[in-house]
Amino acid sequence: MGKPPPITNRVRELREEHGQMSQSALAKEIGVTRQTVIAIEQGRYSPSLESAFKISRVFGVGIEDVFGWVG
Amino acid sequence: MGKPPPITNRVRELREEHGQMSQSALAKEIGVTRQTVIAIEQGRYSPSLESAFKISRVFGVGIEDVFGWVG
DNA sequence: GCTCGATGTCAAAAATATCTTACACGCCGC
DNA sequence: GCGGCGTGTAAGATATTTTTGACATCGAGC
Repeated sequence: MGKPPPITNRVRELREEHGQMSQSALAKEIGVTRQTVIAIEQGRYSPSLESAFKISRVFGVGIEDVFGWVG
Repeated sequence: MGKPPPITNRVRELREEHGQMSQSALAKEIGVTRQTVIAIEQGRYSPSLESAFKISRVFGVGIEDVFGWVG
């Protein structure tokens, strides 16, 4: 599986700013697996638009406040 | 292929507002196939975060100005 | 020491997105 | 009529994301 996608994210920071929310807790809140959270945080792949929306909504910010585009 | 995802989009409107840009032209600009553009416009599936970024950048707007979340 | 929670790794399967190709239809200009 | 363009549909193949489950490590607390 190939290349790291040109997408940056601040999921980990936001998680910590949100009262030490754990990966498991975030995963449960957005309805995905802990594996998925780990992979996204590590930039192994970029999430679907749906997951991106859910994540940003959990933190109460916009998508572009969480994910960045290195184009 | 199951259910239509809870994601709305204004790709078609934006395309028309952008000087009658055709599906093919948009597809070429964002580096995907015309099929993909059609499927996204029809809401058959939600694009990847990467495609979403590319699309919104073509139109010079933010992701949330193109895609909406019906959560 | 032991257990627990949080994090990470690995690997395979399932689900979803994307590509390729081909065909069909309506509209417009020639 | 015919050709080109824009749009839509369909099927199969490939790629990517997501899930599942098992196991390893580290730090804190008992």
